[in-house]
Formats: sequence, C-alpha cells, structure tokens
Amino acid sequence: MIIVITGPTAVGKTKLSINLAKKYNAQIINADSVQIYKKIDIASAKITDKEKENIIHHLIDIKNYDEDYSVYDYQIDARRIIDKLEKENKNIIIVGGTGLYIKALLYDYRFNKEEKEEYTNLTDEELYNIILSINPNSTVDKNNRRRLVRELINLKNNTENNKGDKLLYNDVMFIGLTTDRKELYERINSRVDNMINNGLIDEAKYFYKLDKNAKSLKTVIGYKELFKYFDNEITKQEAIDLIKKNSRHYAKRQYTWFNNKMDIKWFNVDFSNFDNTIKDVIEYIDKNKKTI
RNA sequence: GGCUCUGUAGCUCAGUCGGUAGAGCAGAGGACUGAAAAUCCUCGUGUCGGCAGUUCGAUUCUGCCCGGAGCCA
Repeated sequence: MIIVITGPTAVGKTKLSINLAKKYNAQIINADSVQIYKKIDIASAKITDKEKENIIHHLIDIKNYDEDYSVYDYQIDARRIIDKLEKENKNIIIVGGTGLYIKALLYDYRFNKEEKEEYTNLTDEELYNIILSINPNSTVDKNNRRRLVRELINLKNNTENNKGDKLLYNDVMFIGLTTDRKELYERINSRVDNMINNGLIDEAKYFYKLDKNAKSLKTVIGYKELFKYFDNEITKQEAIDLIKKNSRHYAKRQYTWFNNKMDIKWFNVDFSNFDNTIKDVIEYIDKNKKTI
C-alpha cells in the first residue's frame, strides 16, 4: 500500500506521517524538493532525528547545496525505492508538498536523457519564434523563459511530453491535509516567527557565506529574503514580512496544483486535537486500502 | 480660538480644468513534464467623510458640520 500525504505548507503533514508509519509499519519517502538538501533544516521545517521516532526516511538529506537535483532525478530515485520496498512487501508513505514530484513519481511522466542548454544569447521573443518555426501549433507561454527553453530543448531532441495521467502503482491513496485560508495564513505567519526565533537567520547566514548564488539556495523561501537583508537591500523586518508573504503565495500555488492536477481526499485538520484528524485518516485508509 | 493641509478600493495614495474614478501593496483565480519553495498569466464599484447650495449634471466648485495632521496664539 502507498499512502501519499500532501497539502500546503504548515498543516501537519510530518506529524501525520509519523503516526501513520507507526500504525502501518511503513517507511517514509520524502516528497519535498527542498528537504532533499542537507542542512536546509529550519527553512524547510525538516523533521528532526528525534521526531522521526526511528521510522526510516528516504530522500531526505541526500544532496549538498552545490549539487543540482530535479524531478528527473527524483523520479528515478523514488521509483527505485518504491520498487525495493514493494518487493519486501513494505507499506510506503510519501510525504511532501511538491506536487510535481509526486505526480512525476506515481504517474507515467516520461523524461529523456538530454543535454542541458540555456540559450542565454537569445531573447524570449527569438526563442518563441524559433519554436513556432519548428512547431507552429506550440502553446508555450511566450513570457515564460523557463518554459521556452524547455520547449526548444524538447523540440531539438524530438521528444514530446506524454499525457502522464496514468497511475503506475496499485493501491495508492492520496490524502490531503487542509484548513480554511485564514487559519492557514495565521499558522504560516506564526511558523515563520518561530523559525526566526529558532535560528533561521544563522542558518541563512551560513549558506549566504558559502555561496549566495547557488541554485539550490536562492529559491528557498526563508533564504532568498534574508539574503536581501544581508545585502542591505531591505531591513530585517521587511525580510520577515516577505518570507511570510512568499510562504502564503506558495501555499496558494500548491492548492492550485493539488486541486487541478491530482485527485486528493481532503481532510480538514483539527488543530485543537490532532488525534481526531489522525483517527479520521486511519478510518479512511482502512476502508479503502486494497492490500495488507 | 485663528490659519494651513487633509479625509477616494482592506492598506498607501493618484486623479477628474464639473460628465460618478485608477495604480501599487494586500487578496483571489489559473497555467504547469528536468531550478516546481521555481517560472508565468488573469482579476480593482468603491455611499470618492456627512449635509446643503450653485449647476442640466458635483467625488471635483462654494458653505456649514464631523474626523485626522501641522503651524500660530
């Protein structure tokens, strides 16, 4: 059985995952694109060794900040782990908020080996025109450089995206934790304050000194804002407010993905008594599981 | 008490030489196949502080009133 636990940031996914892992004797596979990296701990609200309660966690802390990692790698790594665990008849819990990673892992997303290319010498418009000359029916977003570059690479490699809507594994349950928007935003705001009080600034400073332009670091919410503060572009308070805002926006984007790309069974979290939430989820799993 | 400025979208403000108004932020919705905590797109009707006057017509001009800021006494 594979249980996917997802949802926006700050709703209690980690806590639920440990409870379910104990209940179903499962191992956990991380599905958070930032927790892949070592030492990005506070910023990513990574589970601590103590909180793991001896549950085996995969794909956490497997890369250094100066190493690249992408969906492509994740798909390979995570599928390998699933295959191994399924052979051993183990239950699997996938936890994380990176929707694309989950989708690419469990559905038939196909990536091909390829050369990297940035096309730095071409403008967006030039890229767009080249794409149209090769494929007049292209629907790429002409303002989105990342997509333009991607599209052109695909065209040059003659690879087309498959539909990717076929689930590759049996007995998978998608569980989402949610709460109303106002409550979520309040939790996000206070979580950011906690991070600040628990050493986020030191953690960011550590990486800032190492390499503030590292690809893996400069996109992390909590670092990118503090880096601006270290560069004296904004005040500390402005940085904190920015972190909160970006976290809120991030949560909103997560919802857009989950609501439109995946079929998820949502549970409203009872924050006053989380055990109720755990009970509801277990009830649902026991009713819908096909194996074990 | 007198003088000056000010009251417009949740917030900060712009604007209408009189024809009922628009930006930024906040917020909302969406896209998404190799940085996805990324990247990108779309969305702004609100007694224009209140009452009266002038006017075909006032948020815009005038008067009074009620808030706010400053200066002088």
